[in-house]
Amino acid sequence: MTKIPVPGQSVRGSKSGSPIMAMFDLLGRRWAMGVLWTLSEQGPLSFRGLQDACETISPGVLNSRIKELRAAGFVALGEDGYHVTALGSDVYEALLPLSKVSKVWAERLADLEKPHKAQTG
Amino acid sequence: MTKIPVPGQSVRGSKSGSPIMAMFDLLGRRWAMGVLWTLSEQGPLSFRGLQDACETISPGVLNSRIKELRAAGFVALGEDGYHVTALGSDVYEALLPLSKVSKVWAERLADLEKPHKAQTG
DNA sequence: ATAGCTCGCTACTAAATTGATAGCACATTA
DNA sequence: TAATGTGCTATCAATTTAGTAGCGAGCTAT
Repeated sequence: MTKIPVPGQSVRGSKSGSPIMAMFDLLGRRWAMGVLWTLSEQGPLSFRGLQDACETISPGVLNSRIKELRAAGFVALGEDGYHVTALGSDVYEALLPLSKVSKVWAERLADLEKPHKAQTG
Repeated sequence: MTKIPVPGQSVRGSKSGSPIMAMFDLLGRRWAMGVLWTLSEQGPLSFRGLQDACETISPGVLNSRIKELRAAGFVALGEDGYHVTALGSDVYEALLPLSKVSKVWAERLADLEKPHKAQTG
């Protein structure tokens, strides 16, 4: 299996394994944030339920991301399926500002697209 | 070149292109957050300066990430090199809580490693 | 003007990751 | 017994990333 980034050990962007770079290494993989987000908002979910909720994720990738998120302690498997841990919930909440910015971003792009004539400066 | 995710268009995790999923698609690529982070903290930087600051990124990947971040409007190239835009700075600030959590995460892991005898619980 | 520097960036190949699909072993239910 | 649902694994193609070399332009010193 692929190496799971851990703070304190060499990760992408930091040989000394700075926490934020380890976090980026972990979350900067396809679907990682999407899985955590989806599970936080819609969990607990079964493997297949999570797969469906993600719309287009393949089981192999989902399995990899789950393993990594579990190893990191962000996600756990309980009686009623996968769910985020307390720490995982903290990560989710840390992503909320990003959601806010993403909306600003979307609006800005929409503004650039709509008025093909003039522009507010 | 690889497709650049845009809110409103089909992206990983959302066929309708929800802003947060578009953001995850954009930032959930190898080095994307690391590049934005490094540039925010140490910028403006030249291409090679940014490459050095990232420690181990290859020019091909850096070039891809820069293209994507520029297309998204998070990064721009000025007289004195690459720098984050106002929007890019917003994204950076939205990542700050993640940095905080990453430290908690690192501490938790350190606590689990250190005491090989007993454990508080 | 020719050598040496840095600049942004491209080309090329190999390795790793991701995507897509099929299906396994187990448990539950009917 | 058969059908369904569970968490996954296997396989293979497609895409992405890594690693390294180097281009063409510009600037500087000789």
